[in-house]
Amino acid sequence: MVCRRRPLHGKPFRNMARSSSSGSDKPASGDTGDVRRASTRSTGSVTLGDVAKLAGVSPITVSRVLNRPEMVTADTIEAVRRAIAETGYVPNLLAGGLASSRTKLIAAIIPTLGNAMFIDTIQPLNDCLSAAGYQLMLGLSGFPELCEEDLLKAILSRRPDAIVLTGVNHSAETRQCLLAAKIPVVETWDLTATPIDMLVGFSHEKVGAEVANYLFGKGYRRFAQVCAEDERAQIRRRSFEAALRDKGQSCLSTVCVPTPTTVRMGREGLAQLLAEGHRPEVVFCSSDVLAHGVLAEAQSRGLRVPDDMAVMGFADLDFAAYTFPSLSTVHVDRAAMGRHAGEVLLARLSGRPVDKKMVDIGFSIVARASA
Amino acid sequence: MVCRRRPLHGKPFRNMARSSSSGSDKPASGDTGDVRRASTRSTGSVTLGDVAKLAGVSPITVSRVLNRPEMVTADTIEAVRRAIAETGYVPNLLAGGLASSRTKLIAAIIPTLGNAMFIDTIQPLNDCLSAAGYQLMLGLSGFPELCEEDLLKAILSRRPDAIVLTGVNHSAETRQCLLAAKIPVVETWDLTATPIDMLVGFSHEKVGAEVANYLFGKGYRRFAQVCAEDERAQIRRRSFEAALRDKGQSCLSTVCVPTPTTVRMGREGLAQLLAEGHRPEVVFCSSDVLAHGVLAEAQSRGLRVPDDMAVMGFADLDFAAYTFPSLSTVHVDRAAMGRHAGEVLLARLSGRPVDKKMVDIGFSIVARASA
DNA sequence: CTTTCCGATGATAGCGCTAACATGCCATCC
DNA sequence: GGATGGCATGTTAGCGCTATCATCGGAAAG
Repeated sequence: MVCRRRPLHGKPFRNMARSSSSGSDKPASGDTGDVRRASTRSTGSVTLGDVAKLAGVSPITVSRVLNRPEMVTADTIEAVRRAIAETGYVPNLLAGGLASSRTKLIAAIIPTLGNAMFIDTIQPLNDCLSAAGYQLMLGLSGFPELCEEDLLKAILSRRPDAIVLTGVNHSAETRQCLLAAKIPVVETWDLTATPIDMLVGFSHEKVGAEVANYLFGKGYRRFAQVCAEDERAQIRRRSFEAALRDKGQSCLSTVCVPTPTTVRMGREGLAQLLAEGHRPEVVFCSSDVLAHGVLAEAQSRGLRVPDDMAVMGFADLDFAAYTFPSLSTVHVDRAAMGRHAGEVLLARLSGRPVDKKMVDIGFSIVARASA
Repeated sequence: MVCRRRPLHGKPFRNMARSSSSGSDKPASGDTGDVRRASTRSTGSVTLGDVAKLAGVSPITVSRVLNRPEMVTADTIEAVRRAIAETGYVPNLLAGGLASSRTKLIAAIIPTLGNAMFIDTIQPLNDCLSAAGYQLMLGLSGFPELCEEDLLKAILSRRPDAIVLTGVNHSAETRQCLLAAKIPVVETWDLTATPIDMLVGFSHEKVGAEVANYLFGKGYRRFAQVCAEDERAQIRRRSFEAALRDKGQSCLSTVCVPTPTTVRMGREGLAQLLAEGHRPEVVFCSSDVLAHGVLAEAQSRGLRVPDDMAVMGFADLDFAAYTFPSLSTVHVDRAAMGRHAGEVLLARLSGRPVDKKMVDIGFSIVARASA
C-alpha cells in the first residue's frame, strides 16, 4: 500500500543526525540504530523531518513538495502527501519564515474595527491576499496616531512581507522603521505628494468642497455639521467650510464628536445643534453613522427630512440606501481600495513591476432622499 | 557618556563567530580582526548580536533585557537600551518564537468582519491581550463552516500560543488539530456540553424561547420572522417557534436571508412577508441590522411601529437604542465575552488555574419602543 | 580564612526550516 | 563512447533567537 521509495543513488537513507559536530563523526554502533536522542528542547510536535523519514525522502524534498511542487516528481509528491496526512503534520512557518525571510504574512493597520468604512476595505484585501496564499494580520492603532510606532514595531517583529497603512500622516520614526524594513508599503484612504511607497486613496479636500457645491446647488443656505474628530474628517470639514466661504456662505455651527462614531453621537449632535438655537436647513455629517443618528433625532422631533431639515452623510455604507428616508452621501469605493492595495502588493511580491504607484480612486456624490 | 562595560571575568569579549566548524578553529590572523564574513544568507538587518556587540555584552544578555529585565542589573539594561535605540533594532519574533516555543500570538477565528456583533467581542479581547503583550491575529472563516479546518491549519502553522473560536460546532478534524496543537482554546458565542477546552457563551435556545414569551406576554399573536441562515440564528428561530407552539400559537412565516445581514435584507424581508399576504403584528429578526431594515420598510409604507407592527431585534448593537423608534432587542454582553475569553487565556498562559472553564454569560430582553 | 551560596553574565547548542550548492542519473549530442 | 546538460534529489550550513548549564565574583556563613 505505502509507496516505498527506492534507495536513491544507492546510498542508505540517513538524515536528522544533527547532534554530533560537523567534522568526522563516529557513527553509533549499529549504524541503523540512529536513535534520535530526545533533545531537552524538543517540542514533541511532528516536524518536516518526521514526515521525510516516513516518506523515505530527505527533509528538503518534503519542503519542496510543500513550497515548490513543480520541482518534484509526481510519485514523490504522492508519497510525501501520504506521509503528511498520516502524521498530521502542520508546517512551522516560524521556522520557514526565519530560514527563507518570507513569511507569507501581510499586515494592515487600521484605526479601529468599530468603523465599517475600514472593514469594507479590509475584507476584499483579505480575500485577495488569502487567495494568493498570504495571510492578513490586522493591527488596530486606535485613532490617536500616538502609538502607531509601537504597534508598527510589534508588527514588524513578526517580519511581514508587506504592510498596508490607513492614512498618510506618519511620524518620522514610523517612516524610518518602514524604510528600514525594506518591504512594500501601501498607504490607503488618503492622498499625499510624498507617499512612503505606494498609495491608493482619494482627496478628502475635494470631498468637502464638492459636498458644499452640491448642497449649495440644491438651494440650501443654513449649513451645520456633525463631524468626527479624526484627521480625515477634519480635512473634509475644513474644505467644506472653505468652499462655503467662497460662495459667501458660512457654516452656522459644527459639533465635533469622538471616533469611532455612533448613531447615538449623531442624535446627540443634532440635539446639541438645536439646543444651541440653530435651525440648519442641512446638516453635513462626517459619516453615514452620524447621519443616521441625525435622521433619527430629526424624526423623533417630528422634523421632516429633507423638507424641514436635510441630512448628508459620508462613505455610502451599506445601509445608506436603505434608511428611511434614504441617505444622500458621498460614495467611496472602499472595496476597490482594498482590492487595489492587494493587487499592487501581490505584484510587487511576485517581482512584477507596479506601474502606477499612486492611485486616486475618486468618489462621487450620491443624491438620495435626505438631501 | 556611553557606559563602557568592564570585560567581565577577564575574558575578552568574543561572540558571533558562527562560521567555522564547532571543533578546533584556527582563529583569523589578528584575533581582534573578527571580521563577520558576510554569509550568503544574511538578511542585512540589525540582529540581537549587533546590539550586543555595541553594548559590549553577550547576545543572551540583550535577550534578557528584552524579555526578563528583572534578571539584569540596571546599568546593563541602560547600556543595552541605548544600543537598541542607536541601531534601531527590531526583534525577530520568528526566531524568538522558534527558539522558545512561545510566540506571543493569539489567534481568533470569526465568521466575518461584516458583522458588528463579533467585532464587539473581538475589540475588548484585543485590548485585553495586547495589554499583556500578546498580539491578536484574526482569521475569517466566512460563514460556511466548510473550510474552517484549512484556515485553522494556516493559523496553527504560525504557532499561536492560544486560540479563540466562534461557535461550538467544529469538525472532527478541527478538534483533532486543536488538540494536537496542545494550546489553550476558548470557544465563544454559544454553549455546549462538550467544549474543546474553555467556553464562554450563552444559550441561543433560551433566547428564542424567552423572546416568544416576551412577545406573547405583550399580547402579540400574529408572529413572523426575518432570520439569517447562520447556525446560531437558526437555533434561536427554531426555539422561538417551538415556544410559540407550546402556547398554541405559530409563526405565520419566516423569511431567511444570507449572512452577514444588512439593512437592505431587512427591508426586503418585510417586503416579502407583506407581499406573501401576511400581516404580522410583530416581526422577530435575527439581528438588529435586519430589524433596522424592517423598521425602515415599515416606515416607508406608513406603518406605525409598534402600533401597526412591532419589531424585535437581537444583539443590542450600539445603534439599537437610538433608532426611531428605539429597538426592542435581546441584550448580549459581547464585550464581556471578549474580556472573559482574554482573561481565561491569559490566566492559562501564565500558569494560573482557571476555575470556571465554562461560563454562561446569559442575555436579557431589552424592552424599548419597537415591541 | 575558607566554604557556601547567590546573583549576574556568558558559552553552547539547538528550535524547524530553506538557500545554496553538490551529486548522481539519464538522455542527448557529436 | 565520452562529453554535456538537465533534472530530481541530497548535504551542508545557517536564519536569529533562547533554554540550559557553566562560570565568575562577591556576600554570607562557619
